[in-house]
Amino acid sequence: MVQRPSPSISTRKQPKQARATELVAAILQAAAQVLANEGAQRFTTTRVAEKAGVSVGSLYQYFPNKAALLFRLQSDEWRQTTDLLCGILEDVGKPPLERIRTLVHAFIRSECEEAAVRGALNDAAPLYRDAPEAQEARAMANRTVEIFMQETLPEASDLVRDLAGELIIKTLSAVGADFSANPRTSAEIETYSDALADMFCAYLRSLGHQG
Amino acid sequence: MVQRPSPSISTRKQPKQARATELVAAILQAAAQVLANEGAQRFTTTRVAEKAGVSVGSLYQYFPNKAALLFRLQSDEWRQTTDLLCGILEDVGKPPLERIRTLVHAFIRSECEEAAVRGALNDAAPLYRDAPEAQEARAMANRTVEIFMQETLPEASDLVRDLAGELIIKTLSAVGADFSANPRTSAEIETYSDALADMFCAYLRSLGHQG
DNA sequence: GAAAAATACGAATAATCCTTCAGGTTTCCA
DNA sequence: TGGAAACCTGAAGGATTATTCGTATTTTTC
Repeated sequence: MVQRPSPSISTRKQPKQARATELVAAILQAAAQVLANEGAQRFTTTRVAEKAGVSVGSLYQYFPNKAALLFRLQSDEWRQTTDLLCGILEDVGKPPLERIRTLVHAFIRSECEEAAVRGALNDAAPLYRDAPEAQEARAMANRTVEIFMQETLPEASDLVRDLAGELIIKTLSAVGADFSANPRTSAEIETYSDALADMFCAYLRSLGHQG
Repeated sequence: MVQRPSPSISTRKQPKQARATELVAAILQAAAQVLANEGAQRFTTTRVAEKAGVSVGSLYQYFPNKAALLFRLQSDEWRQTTDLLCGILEDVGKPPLERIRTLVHAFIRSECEEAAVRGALNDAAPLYRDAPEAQEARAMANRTVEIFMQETLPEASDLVRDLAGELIIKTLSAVGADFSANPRTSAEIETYSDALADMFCAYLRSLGHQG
């Protein structure tokens, strides 16, 4: 029922000279900083431009609107996270349950490191869930997870396997976001990651025995 | 690092006449509707007053600011959720793992029913995580969970038990929020709830065996 | 039934914020 | 070297919004 404004993500112009490329980089870096240090509420185009040391007009030469800027930050995060996830799950040198444990630790650590930006993005961004960039990232992750699950639960039915994979990924991402909302010590991160990995492993083992 | 404005939740005035009480009720109902139907972005005091059929000035006689209105909605939700959770976990007539399953189903169903308001609240609200109302709700839930976990894992160490309880609750709430972000059919809800309950039960059993 | 208290109203205020555009500066290329 | 293309600037426009406050209306009290 919610009427969200259509994203209008189209990029306005591509930088062709070196200074323009640097300017875009400066804007993106400043945007992440403003988001992390000042929060979603105070994330304004003027403030971002100021922090980047450029004028607002320059910002609007490469980003058609504020939403596009936020979306760009979001997309970069997606790619990064997807790469992390796939890289670990595809490492066939280690047994599946060990890979899961590694994944959980890496993911939670990463979430905690970038908690400020991620949290503010969630606050500020209209949900870009349906954007093509999101679908692509999700599709790639899904394929990787599917393959991993076939390796882990070879005897289970497709239905059970897919559901389990989906549940684990969703849990990891949701719990990671929630957990990283508060600042955490290294010890807390390790303890919590281990518990989460324990839960996933117990679940996968229980499915393996009966299925 | 994020500077959030102090909530200033103090209520401005208590209604003493019947019409004022009804007015407050109308405002709260309208606020929930606006939040659900129009989204966090379009949640404005003027719109809420309009929908409630009263003037903005009247709204400001009972809520000192917009944040107070949002906070009231949030608080009401917290109480409701806490009651639901405690009621199920304290039912000593059924075995623990069955109670967990019931809890998961009830919780996910409830999340899906009120997804619109909850989601928009999350978008719109500065995090009232530290407000006394939140602490109270969390404390009550924590006590109930602690007791439940002592019953479920009597032989485990306090450390393991507390961590497991915390993880399960956090997972339930985080995954519930994420899952209910998209509209779901009854069948999906049942399937997903069962899978989540399976995971919790497998985890608890694994802790019971070794601990 | 009249004064007092409570309640309701809504135009006006003040503060932001997104975005544009006309005009100046730098870089490229022939 | 000179013109064209790319680039940069930042004040101003246009729109939205939270909140106030003087006034009008209703309810209570005596």
